Amino acid sequence: MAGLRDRKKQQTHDALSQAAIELFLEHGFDEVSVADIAAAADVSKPTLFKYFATKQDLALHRIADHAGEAARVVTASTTDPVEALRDHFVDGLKQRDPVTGLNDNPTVLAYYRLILHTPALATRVHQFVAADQAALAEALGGGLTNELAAADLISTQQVLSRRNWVALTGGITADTLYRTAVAEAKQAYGRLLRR
Amino acid sequence: MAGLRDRKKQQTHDALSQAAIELFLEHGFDEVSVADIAAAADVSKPTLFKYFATKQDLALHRIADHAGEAARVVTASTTDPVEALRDHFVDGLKQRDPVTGLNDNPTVLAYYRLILHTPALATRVHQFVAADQAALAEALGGGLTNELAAADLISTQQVLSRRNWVALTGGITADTLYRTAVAEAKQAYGRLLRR
DNA sequence: CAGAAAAGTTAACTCGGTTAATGTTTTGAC
DNA sequence: GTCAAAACATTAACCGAGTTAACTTTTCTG
Repeated sequence: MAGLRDRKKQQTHDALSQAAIELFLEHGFDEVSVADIAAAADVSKPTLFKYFATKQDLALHRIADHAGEAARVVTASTTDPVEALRDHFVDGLKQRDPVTGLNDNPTVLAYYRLILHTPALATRVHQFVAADQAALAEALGGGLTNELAAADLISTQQVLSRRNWVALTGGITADTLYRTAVAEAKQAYGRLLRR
Repeated sequence: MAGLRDRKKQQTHDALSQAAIELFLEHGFDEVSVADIAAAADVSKPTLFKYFATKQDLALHRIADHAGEAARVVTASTTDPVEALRDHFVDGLKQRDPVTGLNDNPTVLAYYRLILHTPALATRVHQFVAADQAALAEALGGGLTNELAAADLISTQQVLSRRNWVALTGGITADTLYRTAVAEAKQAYGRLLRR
């Protein structure tokens, strides 16, 4: 069932991903070539590109896997979409989910720093966000109102998590920031509720 | 004053831009190489890159020149920022300003189509939009509330113009769509006003 | 175990973008 | 007008991302 073939594929995939992120964190995205990564994972360059379509994907596939989450949260819930997303975000804060920006693990911070300081990566993340927004608009039913609502919801989440990350890089601990982060989230989603 | 040197530079710049857009519209962005453009403008490849930092900029420098408009509109106005931007957008609709999406000139439509159908270009446009949003947040005074407001305002404009463009590509004329476009704009900005 | 199918390798290529060495023009001072 | 110094262009070579083709190895199937 889980044949040797599939296991090896998984192994190669993981070896590439791990080698890439390690090298990126140590030397920076632009200073590492895909040839370096392929060599570190003992694989040829064409093989690398069979596993990851672009160099960016080597750094971002974990984020890419979260695609469509907002739409999923909304369709899975029976309550008001705004409340559902607010609760989901607040819950993410409690769990210190990296996507909320409220995680001060050094590796996580370094990873975010890598993404935000590398234009090529920031850009690609934005593509995922845009796709998320389109999916959310669709999940809400489409039309002008829902497109606007989706845009509001996604950018609210973006602003909140970016603020958290900025505060953490300022030296505050996640535990210290937690209460403020929850308050800001409730305020931000609150203004979308009364509308 | 306007020395020969500067005049020649302007000429080369225009020749490159024109050749590029012509070729892109005819063959598509990915099917035209920068070498083709350089050849069409009778210039070497390194020279081309002294005038335009990237291939994308050859297609987008006209849009890039509009950067920071939202922030400028707000700082130039004495009234409420939301009203100022709404009025500016509605005025753009009346003028059939391409940035509102309400312009059915075939070349303009083709140009938009080129941008939206070319991931590399769409992505770069989004970078401009994001910068616009940051500048607007700054112009509004910064802080959570203003960051959220800026995000709302920018995405409102994005949603509105995209809807207009979609309608136009469906075959409607700009003149026919005009009334609806104004109504949608007033509705969309309206929900940001009453708070 | 035989052989089809999947995956990997090597080598060479395209294209965007850069660099260094080497001319040419334009300019401005005399 | 002459001429040296900027400024700008060209050629040729290079780098790195991503692709392609021909060929070999590994795994699955019967």
